[in-house]
Amino acid sequence: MAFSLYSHILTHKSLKPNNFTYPSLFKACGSHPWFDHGRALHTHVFKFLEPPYDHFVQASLLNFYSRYGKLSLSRYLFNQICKPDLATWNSILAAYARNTSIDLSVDALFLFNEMQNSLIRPNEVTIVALIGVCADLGALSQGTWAHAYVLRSNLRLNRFVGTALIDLYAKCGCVDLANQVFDQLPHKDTLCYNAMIRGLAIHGHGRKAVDLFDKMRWEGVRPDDVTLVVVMCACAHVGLVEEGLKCFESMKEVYGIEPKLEHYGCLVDLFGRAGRVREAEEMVRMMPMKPNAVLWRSLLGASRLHGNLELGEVALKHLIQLEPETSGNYVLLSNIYASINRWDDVSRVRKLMKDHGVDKTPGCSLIEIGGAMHEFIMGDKTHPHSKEIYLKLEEISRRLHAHGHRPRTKEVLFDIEEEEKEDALSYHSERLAIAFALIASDSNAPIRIIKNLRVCGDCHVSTKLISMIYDREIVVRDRNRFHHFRNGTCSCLDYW
DNA sequence: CTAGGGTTAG
Repeated sequence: MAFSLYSHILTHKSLKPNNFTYPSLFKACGSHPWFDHGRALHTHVFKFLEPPYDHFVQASLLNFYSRYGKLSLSRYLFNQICKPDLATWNSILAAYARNTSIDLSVDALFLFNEMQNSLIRPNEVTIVALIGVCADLGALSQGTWAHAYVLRSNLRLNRFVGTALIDLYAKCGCVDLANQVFDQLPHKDTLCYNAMIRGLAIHGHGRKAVDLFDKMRWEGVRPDDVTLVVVMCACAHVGLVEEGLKCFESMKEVYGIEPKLEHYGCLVDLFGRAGRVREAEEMVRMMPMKPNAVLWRSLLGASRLHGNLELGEVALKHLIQLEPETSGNYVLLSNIYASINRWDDVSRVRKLMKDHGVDKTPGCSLIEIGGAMHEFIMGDKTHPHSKEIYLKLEEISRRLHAHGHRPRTKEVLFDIEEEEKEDALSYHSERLAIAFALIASDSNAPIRIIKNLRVCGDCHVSTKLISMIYDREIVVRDRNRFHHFRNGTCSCLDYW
């Protein structure tokens, strides 16, 4: 291995490594088994190089740690650089972009702001990181600003920037814009297609996704394992079972791609969503690797969708083993019990949660109004316009009621009075965000919301009605996909 | 020209 040769050189006394040896070594240590080597290398840097360290070396060091998820260490090292240059700025921003947490993404935006204050001019690499952060946040106007910056500053709209933009627009609910960028790219590689196919998938355009997959091969762009994942995911979300199966079966022979856990996961989801629960279960038993939490959760989702209790119970049993602290799993099964009035079982699941010390993750919705992001936590009253928002919520509830909507209180986990349950539902974070948007944005532009959890059954029904009553398009990004509410219907066709 | 950059089942 080239690596051991390098370590040999490093330990050789007569060969003193210089600023150019280290970065390539850190890069080589950036994947799986070589974390310890990279750490050892870091110690070498201290021994052999005199501070101040070269930026080239610093950047590669930041990068190395962030690839192993050690963001705070990267940040610590970054803070010690007194005058960061373009490379070090890009490295730290890329480190933040690798992380999807909301708080860290917000930190990244502040960091970018700081970079601009330091008068270092961003290049394509900076913008790619920035766009990635915006995509995670669903910060459409910040992302659009970044796009405009590329055009204004004569940066190249290369395939890196292009892919990031496609992903941004798709994750902000604007598939058409994603498509426009996609069409403008002169040289599209596999990743460009993957991002676009995935974008179509999360918006429920399964047929278009499959067509694009066909076009991709027609254009001679080679599909990879990710392509197959996103195409099968697109099929699963619109019930194109045969198409999805065909993809899976052709993977190995036609494309020479060995199916991984994700592909089996897609297959299970494909069957599960379509109500072919038997086949889904059989697949779990037959597959050559051990099913993980994502896969069991997809089965749990299928059992909710099709009311298959036994399957749900089996799935939760496995989920408790694999991730005992994820509240969503318990809530999902509890809701299935509640929907068929098995209250004893509901309390049993609640007790299970207590035993494992699990609290329900609070729902959180983000919405962008006038270029600023607003965050709402379920039931929170900390927003400066809280008073108006709650007045609006009352109005919404009244109008929903007038349209015959009765809150589906069965899905409320807690053992509380019926009236309080209704409140709990109408204070779900996306409802707060919708109320605020109805007050604060006077245009007819769609209301775009980013949620940390899945939409609950009651919110799904109510939001459909709200879109009709207020004649407003509402676009909600779920934990895994989009819902376009319009005129009382949802683009997911209630199949989520 | 050169470090740093894009997609991934629920």
